[in-house]
Amino acid sequence: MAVPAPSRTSLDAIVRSGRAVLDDEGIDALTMQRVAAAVGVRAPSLYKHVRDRDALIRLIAADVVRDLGALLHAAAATGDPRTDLVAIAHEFRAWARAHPGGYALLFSRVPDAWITPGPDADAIEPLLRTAAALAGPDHALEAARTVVAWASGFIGMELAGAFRMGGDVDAAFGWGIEHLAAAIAAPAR
Amino acid sequence: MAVPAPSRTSLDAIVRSGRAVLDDEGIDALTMQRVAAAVGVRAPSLYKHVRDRDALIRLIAADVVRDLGALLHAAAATGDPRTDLVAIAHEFRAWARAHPGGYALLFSRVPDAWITPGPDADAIEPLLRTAAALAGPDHALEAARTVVAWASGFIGMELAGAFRMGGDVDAAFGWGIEHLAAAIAAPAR
DNA sequence: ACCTGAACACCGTTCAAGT
DNA sequence: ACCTGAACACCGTTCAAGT
Repeated sequence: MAVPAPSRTSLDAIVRSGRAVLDDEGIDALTMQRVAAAVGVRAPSLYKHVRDRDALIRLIAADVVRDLGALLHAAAATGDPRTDLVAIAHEFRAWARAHPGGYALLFSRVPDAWITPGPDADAIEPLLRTAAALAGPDHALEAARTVVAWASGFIGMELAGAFRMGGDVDAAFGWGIEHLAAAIAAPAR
Repeated sequence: MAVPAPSRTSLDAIVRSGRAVLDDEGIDALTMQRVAAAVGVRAPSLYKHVRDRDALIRLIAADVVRDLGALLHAAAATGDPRTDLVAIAHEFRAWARAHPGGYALLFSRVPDAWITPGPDADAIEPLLRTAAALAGPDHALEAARTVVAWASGFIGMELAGAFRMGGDVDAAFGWGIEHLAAAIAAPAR
């Protein structure tokens, strides 16, 4: 009876529901109507909480980066850079396979949260630290970019079904990260 | 006066126009109406030549793979596997930057033409050959997958604007391919 | 102050009707 | 035998009107 119309939903609920729809049904199913229905409201009401569909996707992406960052921090635990690098890569792949919808957002829209530090954010800090330990401070950025590029390319191809020439995909991932770890720790020749 | 209604367009013209729209204006501009207009016809007429929009995109993707394959074959010319591998990678990146719309199709829809051999197709044959020469026949597939994963990830991130921590992106690409070439030619440790 | 139905501009796709 | 306008089902988004 106090305020005229208390919110029947919230930005938090919208982002959470949107992320669930994305991971369960894919990006094409992430419509304003679908999200609105998931939070018990009509599509136009979402615009009271979010600028437009693109802004909603960015909010979901930031949420995804936050979770992934916490995971990668936890994965780099031993202090041995080579062990940590391999662990980060495997953890990243396992997470991507479990959340393909959210994963696709990481490299299509490139959320600002990738870089902007935050509470437990700065998702790639463990990777930069590990890469610096292996390649030396002068080549930390190149080394980290090489690993991220390889991992994102591998996982992207895997999720797109691009590995159709047979062979053991798990083994190929292991082969790749082992050789990469060795490569960035050594001069080019 | 002979046949009732001779075709005012053709599958070839549709694919060619569609590809031009894709490279010039991006995937979102690749609508049936836009392609129809480019070819001088109304949208419903396209369905006489192509099953639906998805089929048109696949046809464009196959066309893209054919061109790229010819390019990569020409790039692997010296016979020295290490030189050829580096040349293939740089040629691939240059082509991707010139045709970002077509490039995105290579790893999102994964055209069958990637594998299916054809006239001058089998676009990745030069890479497989070079990788086999460097890594040995037992690890040719893993090595080729490692290089493709890295290159596609790097280029994907570059085109998405993901490299925002400074540094020389050209240098990072060169650093990466040199270290990769060394890595796949050596045992993991 | 938030929610809603109605409306608008846009898609992809189908289909009966033209020639 | 191909092309077309009209129609349908769907989007995202805006807005005046409700409470």
